[in-house]
Amino acid sequence: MTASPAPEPIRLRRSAGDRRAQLVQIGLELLPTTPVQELTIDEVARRAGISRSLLFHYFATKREYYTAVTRAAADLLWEHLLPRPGTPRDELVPGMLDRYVGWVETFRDTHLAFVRGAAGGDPWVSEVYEETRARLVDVALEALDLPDDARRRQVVLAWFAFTEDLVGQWTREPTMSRAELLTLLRDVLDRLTT
Amino acid sequence: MTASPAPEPIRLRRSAGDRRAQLVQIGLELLPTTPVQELTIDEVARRAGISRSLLFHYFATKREYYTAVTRAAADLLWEHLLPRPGTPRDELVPGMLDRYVGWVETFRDTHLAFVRGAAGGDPWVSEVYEETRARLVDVALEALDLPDDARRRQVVLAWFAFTEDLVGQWTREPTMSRAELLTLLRDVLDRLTT
DNA sequence: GTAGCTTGTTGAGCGTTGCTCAGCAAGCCG
DNA sequence: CGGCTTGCTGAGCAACGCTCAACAAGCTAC
Repeated sequence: MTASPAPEPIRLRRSAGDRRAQLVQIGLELLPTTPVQELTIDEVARRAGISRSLLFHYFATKREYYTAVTRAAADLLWEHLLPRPGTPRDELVPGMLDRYVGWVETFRDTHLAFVRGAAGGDPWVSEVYEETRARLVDVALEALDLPDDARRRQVVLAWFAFTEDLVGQWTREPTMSRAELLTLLRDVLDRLTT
Repeated sequence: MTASPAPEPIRLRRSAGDRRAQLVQIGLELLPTTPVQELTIDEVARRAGISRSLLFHYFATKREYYTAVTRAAADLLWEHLLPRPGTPRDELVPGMLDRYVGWVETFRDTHLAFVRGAAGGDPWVSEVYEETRARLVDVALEALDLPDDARRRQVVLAWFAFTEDLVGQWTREPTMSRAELLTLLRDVLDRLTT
């Protein structure tokens, strides 16, 4: 009975770059349903149609893998928030804020998973998150034409936490109009930085 | 060579309540060094001088265990923050804020571990955290004599996030005096609630 | 075409960890 | 002393992260 060989998908040999990208992509897709650190190698390998061992060929350790996934998520956010060059100065921050709210509205689960994983224990993941926050402070202070001292940075970072929390809650239960939300956030930032 | 029996600590039989309390206490002690979810049953059992199996006698699952640990941490914070009865109304919030900063100053690592574990993925742990935040909003709104509507609750919760983040950063690198910090936090809350 | 090299890929297997289960034994009561 | 409750243990299973030796796909050289 060797008649009909099982219709297995033809084994595909991919380039290193392709495979890596595919694995990270799978991680991103799994992100909204599973905390990053709880991704199992088995599950990811199964979805990619490869053996567990191969994943360890590309990522020496599980942590290295989900750090890469987190970094990919951070990069997506970063690219979406960055203002297009040529934007007038006083539109920079409002624009980023508006795009941030849009991002959370669209990718709520993924974004929450990103933030949670980042805030959660793992130092490697936190580092990616902190790095992104730091870059955002750079852009914000530059856009607002404010001097860059330690105290102001702390306050702006804390305002990020405020924004993240409020926008997160607001997408779950909108207690005000979108415009009101944006204005409120904007006002708080103004008060804090002047 | 059965001469000198090893000086094992005499096996001790404890009451159910004692044992439970001891295990939670060990969890609290481990909290600052290890994210809650990464506590290993082996380690906890070893420290308690009991077998792995016994831990599962008291906590059906690992998650149940570290949720209990988290709840214990939350209760400690809660008791420390609660104002003593008889405090004049306009001292309530400033007092809680002052005690909160003191708490973070004293138990920085444990508190950060608590917040991180809480913000991080696990729904059971998050629930404990959210519950505590909700109770704190109740107290704050009551103390400030403000009506309790959904929008205000969201803003106050977001202000918690702001406070948590800023105080956390400040204990790491004090960019202003303690008094300035308290005034800043107080002012932001005032602006947000009026 | 085939020999040989590079490198994507796999299967078997090891150690740790969460969790189960049958049964031992400490202390109390009759 | 016999029996009961219940704190407690050891052996062992399944899942998961990770290792390692070896296979095989696809390219180049002759």
